Amino acid sequence: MEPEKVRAPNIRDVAALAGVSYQTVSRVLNDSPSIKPSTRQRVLDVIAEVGYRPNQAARALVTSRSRTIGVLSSQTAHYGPTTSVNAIEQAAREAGYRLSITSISSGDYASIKSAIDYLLSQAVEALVVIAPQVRVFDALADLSINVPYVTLESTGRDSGHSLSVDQVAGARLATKHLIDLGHTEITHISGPQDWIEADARMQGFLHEINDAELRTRAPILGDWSAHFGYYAGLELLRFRDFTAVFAGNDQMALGFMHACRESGLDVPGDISVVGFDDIPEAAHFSPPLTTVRQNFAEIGRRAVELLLSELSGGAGQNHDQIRPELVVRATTAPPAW
Amino acid sequence: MEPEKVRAPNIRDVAALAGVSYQTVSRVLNDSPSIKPSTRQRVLDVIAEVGYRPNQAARALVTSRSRTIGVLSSQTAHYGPTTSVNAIEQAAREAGYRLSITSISSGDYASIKSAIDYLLSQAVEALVVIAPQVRVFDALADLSINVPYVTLESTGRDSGHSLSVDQVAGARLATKHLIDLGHTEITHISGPQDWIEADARMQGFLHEINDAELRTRAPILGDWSAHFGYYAGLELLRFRDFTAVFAGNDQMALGFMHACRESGLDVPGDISVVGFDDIPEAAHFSPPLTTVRQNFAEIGRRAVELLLSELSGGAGQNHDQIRPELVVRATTAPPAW
DNA sequence: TTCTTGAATGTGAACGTACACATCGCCAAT
DNA sequence: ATTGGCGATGTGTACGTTCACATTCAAGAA
Repeated sequence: MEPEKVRAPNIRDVAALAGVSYQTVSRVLNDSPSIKPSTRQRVLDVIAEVGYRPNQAARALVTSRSRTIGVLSSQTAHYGPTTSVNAIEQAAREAGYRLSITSISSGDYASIKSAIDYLLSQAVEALVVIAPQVRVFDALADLSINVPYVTLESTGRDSGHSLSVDQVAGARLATKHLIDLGHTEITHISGPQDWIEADARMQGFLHEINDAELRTRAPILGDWSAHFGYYAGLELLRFRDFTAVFAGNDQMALGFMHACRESGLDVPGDISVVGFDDIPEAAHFSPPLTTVRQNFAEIGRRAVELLLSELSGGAGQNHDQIRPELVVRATTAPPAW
Repeated sequence: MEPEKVRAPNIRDVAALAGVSYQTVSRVLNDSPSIKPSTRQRVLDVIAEVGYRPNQAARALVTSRSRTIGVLSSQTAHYGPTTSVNAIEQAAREAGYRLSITSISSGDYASIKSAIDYLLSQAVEALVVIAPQVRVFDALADLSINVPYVTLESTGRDSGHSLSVDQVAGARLATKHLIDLGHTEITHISGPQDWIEADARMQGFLHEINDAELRTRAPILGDWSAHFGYYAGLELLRFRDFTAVFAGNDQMALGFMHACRESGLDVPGDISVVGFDDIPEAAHFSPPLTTVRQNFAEIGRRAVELLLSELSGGAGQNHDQIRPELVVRATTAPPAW
């Protein structure tokens, strides 16, 4: 008298109860046209009654279609990636697809390969990679990926699979804004060197500085966090050989402004600050932050759109970069001297 | 001469190339003990050579184990849920599990049911629900879920499946801090009414107010955003019948402080503010925000731990709530009068 | 009537894997 | 020489579904 673990009902159970063949049930499940309405209803009733749920594994096995898009992300709670993932999820869901998400903690080759292997072994039909570290991107090229894929936030590394807001243009926008205000001594607090986006922003910054025939100190390499911005600011302000700062993201800008405040410096009176991303909180910083807005949701949507069109045999020519937008608020002003 | 879509290699292809039976390959894949090292190596070599990847669908079909944990989340880019999901992902990965994530945009019964159905049809072995709206929780009770599951951020709705930081205690901590400083007129800006956590925080606030025999106006119902905090603040400050504000989260606190600044009010000189969550940015707000820290990562880890122990037949008695912690920074001070 | 047609339904595979159960050597003990 | 045992490997089958093809049946055309 053991408890006898009840097996979940399968298509044959349903068929037997409805008095039809399993194939008929399959047809009902797949909305086949030639099914008598009364039969369909009977099957549907039985399905509801016994709580039958089609087994995706079996379905995927025979069709080799999983209706799943794989997402590989680096493990972060950052606003940008998170927003993109949400947009991807929604766009995918609307197209009848779901997401299988896995992330990598370290950026080493083995863990990237293992993550990709996992996703592909899930028979995902397409892949979105939101892992903007250089190493990830390189590893990707090594692996033979036989499904459509797109990498997000990988400006400039376009091998026909990249989709991103133009980081270089964004950085130039921010830098030019400061230059136009009259600043000549501008410092850049960058993101981590191995992040593609961080590098692109730095390049944009340096290009713009160069075009204006200005000079700048070597950018500080940060880690995107407000904490870093704060401590870097404390350090930087001991010398104060600049009148403006372009931070690689809004969080570092926030931390930097905190350091300014503590050093008795006024933003934008003494120092101008520009961020990057335009997180929702940026408008409420003290003072509200001038920053570069990128539309993360749009990126996510476009990624799915691109992938889906490739899946249905389309060319998938959609690689134009999305333009970022400068949002001028209250942290920038002409230099004091 | 059509391009002839190449089929991915399967276990039999590998076996043939390695000169062994498919079962031997299977044994290599599953780390079976009795395999001659030389054979194992030969198989491994072939696997690497042809780029063989085990088909998860087939594997799941025959074992009825997917090694996947399903995650149902409401679509948000909030710091808390995101952090928890990351922790879940990591803990799951370390235990050899992966995540299948789906989210619900609207909170209606049909979309919840569809999301759950999807996850269960993926044969997920366990379920984590991070959808703190009341409706989701109710819908869950209706559905027959035959796998271990746990709901996060659902204080007080414990039906043996809930895991959360004690929101009531957190809110009391925040409120008591303000009362201890001498404030008697405290206003609460709450999260959306149908969020379980928002309600719990409000209850904690009201209990503490009551215990101190104070009075308070009806809490404002917000939407968690800094924008809301700002506009609510503008409105609230027209009357200024309070000396302290307890905001339902850090973002609303930030927005409120923005409104204070614009109204020429000093925080904490004129008005004290306490937030909730302790997002990483809170320490760098202007001034740094006094808030209640909850350990979202811990929640995620514990969820996986709980689920895994249930899966391996354990009792899974792990429902003690996690204590939140008050972090006093610079937005609170005794009332001016 | 008989044949044709098409709608509605049924039957036999196949997908790729793991489990249960053989089978095959080979060595040590008898 | 025979037996027993065990390490190493092979064979049959099942998992739940869909696809390709077959069959049934009723209605209309000849």
